[in-house]
Amino acid sequence: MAHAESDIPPFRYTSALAQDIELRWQAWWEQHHSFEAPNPAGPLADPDAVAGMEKLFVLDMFPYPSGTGLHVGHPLGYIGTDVYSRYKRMAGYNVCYAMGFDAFGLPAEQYAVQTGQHPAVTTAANVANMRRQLRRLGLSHDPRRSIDTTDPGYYRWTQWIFLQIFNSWYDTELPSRDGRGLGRARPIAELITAFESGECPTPDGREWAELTEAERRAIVDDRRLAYVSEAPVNWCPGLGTVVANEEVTADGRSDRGNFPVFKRSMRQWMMRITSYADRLIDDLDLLDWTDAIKTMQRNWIGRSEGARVRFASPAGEIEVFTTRPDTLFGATFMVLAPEHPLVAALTTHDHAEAVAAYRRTAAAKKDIDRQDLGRDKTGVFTGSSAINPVNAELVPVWIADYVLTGYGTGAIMAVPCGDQRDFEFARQFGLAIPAIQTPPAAWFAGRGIEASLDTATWPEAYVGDAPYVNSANADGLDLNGVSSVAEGTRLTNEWLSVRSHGRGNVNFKLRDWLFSRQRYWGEPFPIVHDEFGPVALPDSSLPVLLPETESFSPRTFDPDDEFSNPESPLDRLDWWTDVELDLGDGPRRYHRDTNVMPQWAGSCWYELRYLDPTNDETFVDPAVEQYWMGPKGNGHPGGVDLYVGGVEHAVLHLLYSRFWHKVLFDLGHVSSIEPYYRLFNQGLILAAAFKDEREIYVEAAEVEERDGLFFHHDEPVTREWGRMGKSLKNGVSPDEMYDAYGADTLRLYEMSTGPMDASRPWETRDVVGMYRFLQRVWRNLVDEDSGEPRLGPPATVETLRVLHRTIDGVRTDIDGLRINTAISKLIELNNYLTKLGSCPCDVAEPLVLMLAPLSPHLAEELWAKLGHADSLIREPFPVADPAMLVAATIELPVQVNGKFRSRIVIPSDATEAVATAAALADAKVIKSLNGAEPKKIIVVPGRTVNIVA
RNA sequence: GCCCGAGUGGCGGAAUGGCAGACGCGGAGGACUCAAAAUCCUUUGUAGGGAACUACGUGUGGGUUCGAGUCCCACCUCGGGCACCA
Repeated sequence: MAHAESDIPPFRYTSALAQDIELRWQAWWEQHHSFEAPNPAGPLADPDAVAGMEKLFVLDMFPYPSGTGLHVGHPLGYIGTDVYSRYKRMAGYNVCYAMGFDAFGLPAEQYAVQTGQHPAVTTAANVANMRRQLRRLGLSHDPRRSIDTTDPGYYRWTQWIFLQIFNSWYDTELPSRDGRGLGRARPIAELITAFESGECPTPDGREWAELTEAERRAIVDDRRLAYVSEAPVNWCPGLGTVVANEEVTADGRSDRGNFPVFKRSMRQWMMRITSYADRLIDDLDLLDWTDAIKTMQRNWIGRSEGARVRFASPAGEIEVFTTRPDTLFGATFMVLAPEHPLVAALTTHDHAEAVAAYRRTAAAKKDIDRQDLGRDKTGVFTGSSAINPVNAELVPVWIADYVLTGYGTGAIMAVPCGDQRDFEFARQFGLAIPAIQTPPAAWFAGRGIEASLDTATWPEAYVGDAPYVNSANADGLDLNGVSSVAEGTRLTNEWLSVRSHGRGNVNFKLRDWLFSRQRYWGEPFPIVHDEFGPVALPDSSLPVLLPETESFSPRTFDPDDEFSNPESPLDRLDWWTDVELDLGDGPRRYHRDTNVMPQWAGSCWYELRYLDPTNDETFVDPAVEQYWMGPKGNGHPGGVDLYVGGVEHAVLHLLYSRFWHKVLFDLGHVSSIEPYYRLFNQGLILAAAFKDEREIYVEAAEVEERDGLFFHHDEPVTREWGRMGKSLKNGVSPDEMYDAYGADTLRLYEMSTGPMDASRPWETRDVVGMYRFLQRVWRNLVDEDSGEPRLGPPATVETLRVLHRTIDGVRTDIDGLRINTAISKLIELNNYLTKLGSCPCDVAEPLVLMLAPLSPHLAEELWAKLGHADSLIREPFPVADPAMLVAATIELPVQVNGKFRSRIVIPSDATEAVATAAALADAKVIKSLNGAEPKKIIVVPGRTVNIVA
């Protein structure tokens, strides 16, 4: 062993040397406060330092501090943002770059239940471990700006923002603050004033002064942006808590824990995100996000324009939502969801039994079965009919489970000729299918049938623009001859509105956000209750600290006990829940709200706290927010300059966060309309996972490959690819990589394996490639025996050309976050230098500076060896000399009839005629032409010559 | 079923409509070494040929173009999201 080690030169770039370099520079950066970004105002103010620098706010989606720490899949995005931040610092920017921890949530609570340790203790330990791992990676975060959502100094402001939302209502009439339309949040006090003055009428028209305290409170609470409401929720007895719709899996079980989930109605805190539905859709246009993510958000919000139409029935009016009011004349029956409240009243005696049986069957079905594709339509007739408002015809009312309670009004008008589901339902039950549009000839031709209005010949419904027929009544509505859906809809809506049968209406798929959890490890609500309902605590009482307790887990129940009721851990703490307070009208007794907020709350505004993390006066100083996030003028919404994170947050986090930001904007607390201007979705690092014959995952690290087959302790196993993590037993810790190669190598490897937005498999054996690269760079600049710099004479013009082409390419690549190709270009430059035999003295510094964002520790060490006393983090990034980017001659490929046949070398400023002549004179071209006369010659300057013969 | 992505060597990937496979891994051969590791050099899409070279080649089939991995149409496969959304 000793002998083997002595063979390695003492100053070779080995993992041991890499460790030494990295730890030393990490300590240096910390001591010199290298990454601290000055603020223009507030506690971190340093106005002189801010002056003269452009700002840049770079943000990662912050991690949840799990007990297993980081695996190498986590830092892909972090390394990317670090490279970008370091690069921009070298370009003279003041870069705000920080990292925090999204530390509330169920896993910490459940882990704490298992280990008996308080979640605060385990969370603190996990955060400390992840901080260590991230620091070891050399990320250039401003350490002063780190936040932890479970820190009372942080969640004090989460609670404060909640109170801002609670104390607001949405005025749909007032022009928005950004001038982009109507609607804005206003202080609830202004609504009360409007009620008092009579400017705003009460719901039942009585004078405000005549109302009791209870009535007034109920009216006001009903308008708040955060409100308590009876809501259909997913009760999960196995977790002892309610889970959000978004957290329920397709098979009706909980996302975490995989327990059965039951639909129940319970009183819950809700956030009125639906008030912002229009703005959340419209303002997507202002953002630099990919179309894919924008489309996903639009689909989630699901705006559809149509009409609400009322049909008279024996049980009263039935309201339906339709996107095609223009097809009302074709509505020949109605379908209600089995759970619709009018079903009982509509059902006649002779149909009672069938309806009851159908409702039982539908209720017993899990959502997944109800949504099963391709099954036959089912349904039963209620025995009653309603009246179609446009033609007074009787339409039978059915119930069927393909109509859902949760969307629209839970009732539809069925137009079998114009909607495929209705068409199938009508065929199934022998209901009439009158035609109300004349489909175009091509539609019939495409289906191989004769054009006819006899729908018995149609294989399916016709959907789209086409002239209407049979669509007129004697009461002023006549669509016959109209041929566009838009015009038909407009005319129908107008008629419906005038005759009071309905009105044009926009419907959203988005529902209000269920905001309370019956758990322990979350932010307590800054709310107490008196006999009339919730009462906001004053700002002075914040933070409302999460009370200490031994029993911090929610009470759990038999997972199948649907009718159990949630019991929050806070419910049991009488000493905490029962309080006497003076909230302005003398001391009174109150009961604290025992819910906690969902994990989303802390992540809804963390980017704002990074900006001013130590401010005790306010959640963020307005001047600081304006500096880092303010709009850059003319249609720019403001927000984070670059936000990098996984596509799995495309909808929920990014929607909730935008909603909170918009409320804060409406209330004048922030100057930016949107929180995240540019969003970049990084890919996942996938890792091989192995299952044995019992379909159980085995430790991937223990699997051997033999001849393309895989074995775990000699048992054959099968390979699949998945996210890295505990559940697939395929995690690779960055600590292993630091030991084997060092952080610089890990950084380069993760960046080199592909573009940032692509998912790619982790291959530990490939990591060595980047290690070798750094070793070769080191060897080109440092003598491996003496450790002294080893530089050659000044570069030739040819070498300078290579250098400047590299500089140009690397700049372009990093600007576009194409870090993988930037690395390739640096490897090419280094390989070129290796062939030269030594690195010219005037190439060494630009090379080191270009490496600085990517492998910062190695670059710092080399920079010091080149004789610099200070760090290079603020050295200007090299700039390419345009004169060096053009060569005297260029090599041009020549095609004959589109096939590449030869290459010619001509002056780079050669005219087309010169290029043509050179191409025609080329021996291989002459051979390929074989005597044929060129018919046409295409010269693409600098690219190619193509001779068509 | 709908929406959004993506299909390129043994593997990860590169390529403003202009020489497909940069760069890295892996493989093969060589140098150094008693030997091995490490390091360095050469080579490596497939088929044929000693070689020059020739043919083929970016999921499939068409199309546009002087020229297509790249643009258009249809289809197939994989990944992600949504889902009887009226």
